Amino acid sequence: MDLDPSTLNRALPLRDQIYHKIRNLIVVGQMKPGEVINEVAIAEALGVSRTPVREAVKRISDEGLVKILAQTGTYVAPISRADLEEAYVIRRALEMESARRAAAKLTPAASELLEDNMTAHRLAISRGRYATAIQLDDVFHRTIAEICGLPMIWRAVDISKAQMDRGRYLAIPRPGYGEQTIEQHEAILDALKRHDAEGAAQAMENHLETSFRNTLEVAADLLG
Amino acid sequence: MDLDPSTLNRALPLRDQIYHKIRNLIVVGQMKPGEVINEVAIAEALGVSRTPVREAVKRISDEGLVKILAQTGTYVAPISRADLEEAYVIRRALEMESARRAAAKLTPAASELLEDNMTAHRLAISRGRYATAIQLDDVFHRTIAEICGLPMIWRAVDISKAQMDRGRYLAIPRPGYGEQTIEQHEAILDALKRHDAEGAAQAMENHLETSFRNTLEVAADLLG
DNA sequence: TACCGCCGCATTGGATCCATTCCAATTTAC
DNA sequence: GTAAATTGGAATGGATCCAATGCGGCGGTA
Repeated sequence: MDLDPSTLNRALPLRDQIYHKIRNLIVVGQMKPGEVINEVAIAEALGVSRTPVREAVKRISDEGLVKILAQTGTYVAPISRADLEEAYVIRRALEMESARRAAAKLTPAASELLEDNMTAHRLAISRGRYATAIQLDDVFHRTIAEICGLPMIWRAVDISKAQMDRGRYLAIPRPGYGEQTIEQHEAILDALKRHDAEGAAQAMENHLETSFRNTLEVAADLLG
Repeated sequence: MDLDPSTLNRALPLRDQIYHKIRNLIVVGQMKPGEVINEVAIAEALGVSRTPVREAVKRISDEGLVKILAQTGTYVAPISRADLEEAYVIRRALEMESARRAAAKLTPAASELLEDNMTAHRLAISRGRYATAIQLDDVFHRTIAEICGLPMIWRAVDISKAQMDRGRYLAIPRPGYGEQTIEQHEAILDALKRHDAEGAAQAMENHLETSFRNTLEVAADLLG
């Protein structure tokens, strides 16, 4: 995911493609907090005009990942402890609700999707592929949101999650954290299979709290 | 809130002002579902160029209130039952969490704010001022979100709430609904004063469910 | 009379140009 | 030597112009 012109499909709206590109660069830490975002430079690198870049950056700004200062400059937003906590609270509330609904609606096909995800996740952890593991963790949560049949809920979670993900990508996780994630995903899936809504919600809460605490630890030094 | 050029402050970003204007027109039902949104016409009416109007409409589109079809037109989104239900689920999850936190953090000053709001709310209901009552209901909820000290949570609620508000503004409420709202707000405030987090959350859930059911009833005929 | 195809108009998407304003560096005055 | 003022560069905000495309109307033909 680079700023390479050849990755753009001119038949699709450029602003959406550029939005995903830049947002991803920020979330995975390739653009760091405080770094300058120059619309003209990005436009030139991508071989497009400022217009789609502007609209993409504006949208990312609406989500709180960049700060636009008129007539001054645009910067990647700092990672603040307050933002992290708020994102966690929102995400927890929404994903606990997702888990409850998914427990009621879990189908064999969806169950299999989650099983396959966990198989891949275990492999990634055992091989030490942390970036892949984060992506698979992401897919696990998104799959649950899709099972519960509320597409907007995942968009809301995704926006909150971005803050936490920035912290995660910036540091190697604690030893054993990957295995712990697997165990907690298993607990969630078990509850879902039992159609135990409250159990799934509790397992989800437990998992998210662990994830949040870990993020705070590994990101402690770069909190502004 | 009209499309009057004199209401614009040229020193502030136009796109934000225009965003609030258009969004409000849609939420209060002055622009109805399916209605055409012509960027050029709005720009001319406001005495500005298409650029800030475009960015405002794009943002409203990201929130799901309008549908942009390339090379065809832009339309106010229909009110669908699925969207309403999803908005309700998200709002309920977030506002129950707001209520829990507010119960722990309620100060005398904040309590007074809520009391004053309810006094004004009672007056509006007794005088039959429904639009005012809706706005005061809105302030009550926003105040609770502010008490709990998580600014982003209200933004997320506000986006979800917009769908429900569209239904509310389009119809006269059932007789007695206003009084019921007052009673439920009292129940929420009582729990907050007792610092009873779970009680406040339950009272909030009860209130939101009533509001949701009422919205479904009055908006039943205009659901696409 | 009905259906198929072509052409023009309206609308959004993108590119480019101009205006405004903030920041920083340099210069000048004390 | 220091501090303040001024000036120039650079960035975003806004305006205007061009391109692409979907839709509707019109006409011709079967």
